[in-house]
Amino acid sequence: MAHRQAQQRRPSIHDVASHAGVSAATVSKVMAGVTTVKPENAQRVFDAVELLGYRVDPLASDMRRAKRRIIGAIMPEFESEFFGQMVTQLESLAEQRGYTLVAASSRESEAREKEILERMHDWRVAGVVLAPVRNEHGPAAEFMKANGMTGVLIDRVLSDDAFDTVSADSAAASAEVARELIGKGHRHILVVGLGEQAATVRARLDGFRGTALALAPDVRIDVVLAESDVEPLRAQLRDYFDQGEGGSRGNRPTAVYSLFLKGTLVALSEFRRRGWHCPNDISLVGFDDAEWMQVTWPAIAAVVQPVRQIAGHAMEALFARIEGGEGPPRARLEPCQVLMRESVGSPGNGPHSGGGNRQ
Amino acid sequence: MAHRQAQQRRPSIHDVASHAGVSAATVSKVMAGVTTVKPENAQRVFDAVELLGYRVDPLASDMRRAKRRIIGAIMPEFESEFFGQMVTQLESLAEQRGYTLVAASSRESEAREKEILERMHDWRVAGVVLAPVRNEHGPAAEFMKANGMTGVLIDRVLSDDAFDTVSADSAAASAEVARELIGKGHRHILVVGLGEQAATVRARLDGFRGTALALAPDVRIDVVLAESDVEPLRAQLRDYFDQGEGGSRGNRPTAVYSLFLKGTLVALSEFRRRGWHCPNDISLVGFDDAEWMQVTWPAIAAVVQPVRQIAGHAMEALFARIEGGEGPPRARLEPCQVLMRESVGSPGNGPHSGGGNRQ
DNA sequence: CAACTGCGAAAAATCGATTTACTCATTTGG
DNA sequence: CCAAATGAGTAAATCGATTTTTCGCAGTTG
Repeated sequence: MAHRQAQQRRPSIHDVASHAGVSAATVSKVMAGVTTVKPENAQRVFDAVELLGYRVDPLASDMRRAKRRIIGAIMPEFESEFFGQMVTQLESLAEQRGYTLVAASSRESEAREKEILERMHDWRVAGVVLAPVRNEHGPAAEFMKANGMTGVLIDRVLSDDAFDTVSADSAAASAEVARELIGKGHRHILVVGLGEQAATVRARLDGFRGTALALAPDVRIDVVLAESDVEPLRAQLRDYFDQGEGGSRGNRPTAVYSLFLKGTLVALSEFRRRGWHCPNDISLVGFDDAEWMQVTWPAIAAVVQPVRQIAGHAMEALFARIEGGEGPPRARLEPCQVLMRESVGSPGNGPHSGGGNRQ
Repeated sequence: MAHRQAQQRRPSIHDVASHAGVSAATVSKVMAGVTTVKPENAQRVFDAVELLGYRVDPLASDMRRAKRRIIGAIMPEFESEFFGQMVTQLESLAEQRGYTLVAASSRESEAREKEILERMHDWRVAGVVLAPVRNEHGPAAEFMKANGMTGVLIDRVLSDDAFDTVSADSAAASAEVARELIGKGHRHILVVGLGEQAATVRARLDGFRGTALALAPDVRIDVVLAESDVEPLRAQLRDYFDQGEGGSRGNRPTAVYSLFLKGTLVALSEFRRRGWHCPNDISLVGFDDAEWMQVTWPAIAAVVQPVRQIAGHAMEALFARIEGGEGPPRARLEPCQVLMRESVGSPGNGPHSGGGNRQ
């Protein structure tokens, strides 16, 4: 029988102890790297561990501790590159510190968000990284506060009086977008956004409007916002271009700034429907970058969020709190990068070829 | 003091027991829904649970069981829509059965894949859903086999002699793509793919080639494959179009079929570089759909994988095994949907406007 | 030489549940 | 009417570690 039989139950610390001729407590100390063990005994433990293929059971190990080495991560969704990268990063960072990451998707629902949090509280996780659906004032953060959980809020948050927050510097990025668009001569710009209640929407809108108005007081900024769902936004956008403000030919905005990825998709889809091309008929910039944006024609200009920095600082802050760090909560803003690609041009530069509703 | 103090440790089963005036064993039975408890006692337990806000600690609960109510999921990456949706689905299905899903990304590395599996084995997970980096013969599946773990393999697998497998019916979908392209008159087609070792590449390629040759024996099918990394594929594709076979004007393929999402992106990016437009200069179909593909111009034709079906049947098979289901492993193939969009046209229909290397 | 100090390791308690074995009652059967 | 069977519940063992307490023994000190 050359290789070890696998079907039996795994060796426990007691199996190792009896093989090594020491007590379980000694094995535990050796595994934990305590130095007060006689070298000879330590060696015998190592040998037994090797022989039996012993590995500590994290579940049993965590049982006796106050804080368990589990981190919870709650994201609004897993389908986008942004949150996908975020989970990848968080998992990697948790693993580096010997923690296990349990990730769950709230699927853009605050009710589910709270349920997940309750389950994570049941697991007595050491900490939670919460990317709330709306903002820092939801029931989930409330629950964490009420139950004395330690956590960090990321992405759609500004600052909080109970938890550290880490998010992209939406305002600064939006200001730069404004500078770019105004600089290219745009004086009528539509801002579209999804998630009216999201903390960052306000920041992005204000950052954009403030800078745009400062640079060009005569600029006209229209706003189309919708709460969470995509379909209402699609309808609103259609209406906007059909009727009044955005509709009539010469009175149409020359650029669109979308505050969220989904908004960018909706805008593009609406342009398609109308036969408008970027950047000749209209310019487009979106918050949130995606891999496909640089291979399409035109390539879509986008604000790139610093995922690694956000994840890194979130975990840093979280572990500092887990290890007992005191002090008032800190709100961190990470700088974004604005990639101006082909979807942005100067107004009136193109033939305004489309324009009709191609129904 | 209106609301319960939160900073103290959570109530244990013993706290509930003493409040209800029964033993911990009785509480355990009530929580488990055992009927042999006197209704009066059951009620007192319920009241105490309500009063104290007691919830079972899943960690402690799992300790005493042989199989723990944890499912592990290992995906090659989290950044794509496909695996994002997959994790969302798996999490939801696990939760429905009262299990917790622990997801980890192998980041396209077989070494990491095995490390993750070792850690999941440490957790003594009840089962694993593994989407291997290459195919069913990697070290990860080997490890699962050697340690008697129960699991299901999905996506980049065909069939296995130890585990159930669930994947998209790549061959059938590729055959349909072939029918469409041949039907539109294409007789020179380039197939590009990433992940030379992936089980599904062979199936997709064979499915495509078989049907194409059957329908049009004179068809010319070129193949450009690269192992895992994107950059080599980009270079190979550039060479292909520069030199020999794909290079000269009249001798260029009229359609490209990409076997993987990344390949579709690389192809698009190469078309960009050369100034070729779809479908006039060249047609494009990709395996794997993405949200952006229907809003770009042209919309990109794609094979849609049935994520929900794959996830659903994978979990079904997994839980059947967890609950002791016997029988030979089963290989399931889920039918895909082929969405022919604007990126596919008939050859020679367009002006072949581009063609130069626009360096 | 008794008392003291300390080191290293073993024994025992603990974490929070589940499960087994066992104890009383109360019923049922012969 | 007594024995066997059933019902309802509890004490204790268990899961696999960690942590605290206790203990034995060697070497110092007064």
